[in-house]
Amino acid sequence: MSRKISKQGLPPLDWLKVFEAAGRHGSFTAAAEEFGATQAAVSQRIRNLESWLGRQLFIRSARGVSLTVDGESYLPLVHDSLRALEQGTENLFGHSVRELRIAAQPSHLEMLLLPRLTVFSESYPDMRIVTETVPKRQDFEAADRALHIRYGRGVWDGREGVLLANEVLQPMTAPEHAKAWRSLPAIELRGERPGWSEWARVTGEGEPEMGPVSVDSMGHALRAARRGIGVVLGSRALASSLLQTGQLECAAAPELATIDGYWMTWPASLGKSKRQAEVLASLTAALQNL
Amino acid sequence: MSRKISKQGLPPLDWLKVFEAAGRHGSFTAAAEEFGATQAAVSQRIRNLESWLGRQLFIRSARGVSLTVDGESYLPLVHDSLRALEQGTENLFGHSVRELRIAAQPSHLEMLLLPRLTVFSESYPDMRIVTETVPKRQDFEAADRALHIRYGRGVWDGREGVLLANEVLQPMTAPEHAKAWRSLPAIELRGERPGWSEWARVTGEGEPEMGPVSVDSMGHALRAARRGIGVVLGSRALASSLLQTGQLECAAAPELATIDGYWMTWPASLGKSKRQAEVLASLTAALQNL
DNA sequence: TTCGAGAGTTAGGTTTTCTAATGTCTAGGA
DNA sequence: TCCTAGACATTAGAAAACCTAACTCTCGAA
Repeated sequence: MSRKISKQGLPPLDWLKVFEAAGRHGSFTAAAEEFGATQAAVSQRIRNLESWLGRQLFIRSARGVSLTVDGESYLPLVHDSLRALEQGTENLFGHSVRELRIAAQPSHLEMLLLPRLTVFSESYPDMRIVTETVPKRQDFEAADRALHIRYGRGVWDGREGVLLANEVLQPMTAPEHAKAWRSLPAIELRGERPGWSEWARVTGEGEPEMGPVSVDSMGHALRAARRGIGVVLGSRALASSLLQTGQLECAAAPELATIDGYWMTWPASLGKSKRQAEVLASLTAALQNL
Repeated sequence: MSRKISKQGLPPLDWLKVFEAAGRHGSFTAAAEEFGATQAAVSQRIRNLESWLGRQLFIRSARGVSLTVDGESYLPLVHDSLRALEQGTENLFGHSVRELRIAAQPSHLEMLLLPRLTVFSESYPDMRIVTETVPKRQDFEAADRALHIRYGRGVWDGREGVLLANEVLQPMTAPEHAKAWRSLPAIELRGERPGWSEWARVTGEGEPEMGPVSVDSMGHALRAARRGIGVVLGSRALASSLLQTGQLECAAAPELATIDGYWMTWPASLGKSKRQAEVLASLTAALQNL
């Protein structure tokens, strides 16, 4: 039985895409490359189309293919129609199609997302990334159509998501102080993460002496440590680019693993189409590469 | 992974067909009917499209659907593009697509094909049937792109085909003479079919007395018998419509089955697409209904 | 309150499509 | 002439996409 949905008087339209590309290139192989598929796939679809139309569209030779008279007549029509559709679709929906809105706390955007975005952008060069900073937790709800990157223990409400990395805390300092980190004052970090006393309790280490600095954001804490202000119980995930570039260094001290982590979530409606699923997968891969 | 062949910037075009129909009807159910598919299929394809575009195209309510602003904007573009493609395709290839050329001997066309064509035409109302009479055997070769209906023992050269009916011969007369057929003169039929003597030999019956009439075509022979000129060793297949309408009647006499038969054949290139395969199947079904 | 029409959802079977491997053909060079 | 490289065809089998059947949900009318 044939594919069920096929308008009377029109061949399956996806065959026409292949015809258009093959006609344009004068080569099945080149058309296949344009689609990232094999030459066999193109060959079969062209054959299907010719068979449906009842006419040859290409003349095959050992050196390549050329259009028959019928093919020559058909190509402009197909080309123009597809281009009109493409243009119109782009005008109406281009933004939604090629734009990815990402909401996160400013420091997460800066320390998790931005350093790894180039990897993603290489795969999807014409995809715009639009960030939306989320000062407070509850502001995530207002951005419910965007991707979220946030710290926590699991997936939220009606959204799907993946764990990018678990939170692992370890004392970190500027490189020049890494050896003698015990002599540095500890920087206090207020918030939902375990602090120095929890670290000391779990690892059995002695609690370092607290310094005068207390911040409420891991981003600030890490930057403070980089300047030599003290030792911070830093997040491996958030610090990873600072660590990789040598601006920060882990002290030779035990780490504290937590059950919390950094999650990327999206509305369940996203990711239903394969294209979006691929985009999400690519972004996930980039971000998990800590 | 998504379907491999999908032009950048364009969703799978077959989704657009469904969108166009659903938008035109304002109803998924109606669109489904137009395609001969289920409402679920339409629903899923629309959802895919919306997901690909990243926008809602329809507003769903319990009573039906209506287009969103985005949908309203998109519909004319899609409608016009598809229509242009449809029109252009029809202009260029309409004949090949909706025309079936059938070559056969005149009497086969008349007695096998025409009586059963209505059955086929009901399924494919806008398909033109173009017959080509073939006076001599070798003329089939000239019509090698057409369907052939011919008498013989199997499939020919590079063609595919099906057996429509085996040849079965039986004495036939006009209805008023059926009882007393032995008293009628036999009509001689020259050609490749077994004759009266073969019939007598195989069935063990006595050979009827030969009359003065000798013809070289089963069509002529049957018509002669219908006029009461004599008894003919008639082909069940070719006579079937005459028998059904009571213009001819089988005598109460044994039949002679042969290994020959009526075949429909087509170039192997036909029937490769599902559409053509369906057309062929439908025609075969009509013609086998003897 | 019940009913019916229309749409959503899901699981699972079918059909279509794609790929990998292999075959065929031709042109051009050794 | 023989060989090779490049382009397309063909095939079976795997993978993806698709469709249907069966069910649910919701709304508005009787």
